[in-house]
Amino acid sequence: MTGAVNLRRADTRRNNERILAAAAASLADTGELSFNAIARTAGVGVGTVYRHFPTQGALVLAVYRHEVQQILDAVPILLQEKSPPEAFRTWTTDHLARYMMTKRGLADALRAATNADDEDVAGKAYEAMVGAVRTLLEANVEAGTVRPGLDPETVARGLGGLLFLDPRGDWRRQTEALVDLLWRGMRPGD
Amino acid sequence: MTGAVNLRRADTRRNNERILAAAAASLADTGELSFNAIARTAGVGVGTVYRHFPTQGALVLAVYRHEVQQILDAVPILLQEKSPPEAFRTWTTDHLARYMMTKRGLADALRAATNADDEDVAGKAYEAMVGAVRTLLEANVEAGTVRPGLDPETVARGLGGLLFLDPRGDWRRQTEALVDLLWRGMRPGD
Amino acid sequence: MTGAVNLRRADTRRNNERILAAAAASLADTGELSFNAIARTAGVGVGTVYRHFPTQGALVLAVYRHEVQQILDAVPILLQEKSPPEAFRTWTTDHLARYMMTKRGLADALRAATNADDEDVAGKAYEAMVGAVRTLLEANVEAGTVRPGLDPETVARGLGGLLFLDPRGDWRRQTEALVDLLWRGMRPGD
Amino acid sequence: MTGAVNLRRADTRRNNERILAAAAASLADTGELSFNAIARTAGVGVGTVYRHFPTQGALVLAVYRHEVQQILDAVPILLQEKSPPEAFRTWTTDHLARYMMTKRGLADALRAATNADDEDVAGKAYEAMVGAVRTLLEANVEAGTVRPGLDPETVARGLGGLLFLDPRGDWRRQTEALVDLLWRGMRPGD
DNA sequence: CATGAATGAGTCTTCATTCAT
DNA sequence: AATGAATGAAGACTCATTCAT
Repeated sequence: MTGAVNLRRADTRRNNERILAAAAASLADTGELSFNAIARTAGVGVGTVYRHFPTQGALVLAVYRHEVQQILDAVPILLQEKSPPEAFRTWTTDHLARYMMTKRGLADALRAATNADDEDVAGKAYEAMVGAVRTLLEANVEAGTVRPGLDPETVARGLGGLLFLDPRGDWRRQTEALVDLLWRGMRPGD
Repeated sequence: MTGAVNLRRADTRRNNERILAAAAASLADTGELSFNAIARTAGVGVGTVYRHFPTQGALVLAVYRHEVQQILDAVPILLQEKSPPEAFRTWTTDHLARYMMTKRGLADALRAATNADDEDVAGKAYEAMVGAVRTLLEANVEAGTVRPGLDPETVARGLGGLLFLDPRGDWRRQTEALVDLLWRGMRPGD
Repeated sequence: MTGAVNLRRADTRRNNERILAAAAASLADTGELSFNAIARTAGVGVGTVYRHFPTQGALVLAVYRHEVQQILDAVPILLQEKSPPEAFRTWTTDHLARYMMTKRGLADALRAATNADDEDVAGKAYEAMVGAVRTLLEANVEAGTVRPGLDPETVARGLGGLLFLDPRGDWRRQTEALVDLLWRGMRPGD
Repeated sequence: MTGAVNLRRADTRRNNERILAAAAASLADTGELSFNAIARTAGVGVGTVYRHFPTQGALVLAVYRHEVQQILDAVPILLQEKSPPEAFRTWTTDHLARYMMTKRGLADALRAATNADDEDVAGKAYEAMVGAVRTLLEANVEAGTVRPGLDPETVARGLGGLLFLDPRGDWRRQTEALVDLLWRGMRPGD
């Protein structure tokens, strides 16, 4: 009995993951979010997609949670393993940039989903990002490597351009250049 | 005969302008770019829109040129009227930010058009922006207010976050904060 | 063992009733007959609904029987309590009209079910109604208040317009007017 | 030029008629009103159907006008050609019954369309029918063949059962039997 | 017997694009 | 050149029906 249920559950979960993966890929690739196309890619019927995610908002939100959370989760780990300045540089380059440049579609979708549903998903996502930046800034202020009083939102906005990076291009060097520019502006002193 | 031709030409030009205006309005308003809707708004047939702008890319690019050119045109004027640092600050705040926050739809359309067509529409638009930044940087380097060697693309990327400004919010203060952060990073010195 | 079976049977019967109730409510309310929706309302799985009623026709017919039977059951009682003419008038007004005007959805469903399945569901339902009318006519013929030779089907058809009554309107007076018209046509004489 | 326009117009009109015919057939047959199915039957693209009839209501209304009006138009003609009693019998049997038994779907569609749109299409249709009956009654009252004071609505309701006639059956005899019954009730006298 | 996840056919609707006039 | 009717592909969404557990 329990076995049966678990098997069923395992199937269902696998479907869920395939759908999520297909949606994430589509969002990253073209920014589209067609239920039909996702069903096709995931190898399930449209109805199944609807059963798992009743609205586009639900699907976007799930992708967001599945994909973005890891970026945010990296912050405390990096702060434990590295010095605050290193943590900031590593996070922006190896996590934020690497992620953002493939997620322009997700950003747009988050925005669109907010209009449709009542939950301000995009707002939450933005706040989470700013929160991550804030944590990194605070560690650096404490370490004396960044001047106090900086608004994390401002820094986050300065990193916003990473969204326009081209994965096929020289993105790593470009990210380092931008982070360097910002870092110079964040240093203590007059 | 000539009169007739001229009349025809005048009509054609007027159509062109109406279409451009309709497209710009639609892009600014909802971000949509439906040829049928634009034809309706402009008061012409769909076929006419297609005759004037054979592809979406062509239309988006035309709108872009029509709308953005003034931002770029402001640069030489500002450089003549103000000191280089002032010109940079005024341009970013009063021209770039003010413009970008209302043109998210255009930005999306630029991106989409690039995916669809073969011409790198967004690339052209991006280069024009970077060119404007380059001009401002060069003036400041010459004046000694910005260190040499800065890549204008990097600075442009740092300003990219302005696209996410909220016109209903405290965008002016937020822009000034970001420009201040970047400016500190651009100063000459170590 | 027996206890278990009885429990099972009680469960099954309860399910049957819940499904019937849900179907009747849906039919009366919106005229819809979605197996999935009915399952949801009845608090059972879709499969259970299918087990109890293999086709839409079976379900409609069951609802019909459950709902309409009381109308038919009223006939012998009325004939026992009242004079034949009174029985006819009371039945048409207080039972038939009152019922029909709220069951337009059921009527539609009966028709649709007939088209879909091979069993002539609507035919069965119709025959039951005609049977009730026949009983009332026979009593009146015997009492000499209605001329012999009238086809009960014809009278039933004359009452068919009651289906279009508006429960929010002056339905009682309208019914009485129609029954009066028919009654004049049914009287013995030339 | 005019020729060209007329050709175009002729094509368009032909499309319009094909769509109308397909819709009428579908309504008469199954009561369904699927835009896709109609397009298929009419041999045009779905978009064309939408261009001609933007909503289901518009389509139903058009069918109604195209199909039902002739029934109503028959009344004055019959009254000119025949005696009032003959006109009543001919109209009910050769026009009303013949029509109604194939239009149950249309009746339902009219009802549904009313809910959706704001125009009370079904109401208008009903009033038109009652109006036709009223005209026939008045002629007969004047001729002394029907008693005065009869509500045309009541008579119309008595004819409502014609909607349930079966075209494959003995509908003519059944109609005559019903009309005979009603006529006996409508005669002058006590 | 009951469950409910999965499926996919079919409906609705929009829009880019073509082309006869 | 301009027009706009026509087309049909494509996406959103629902629901009847099946079937593994």
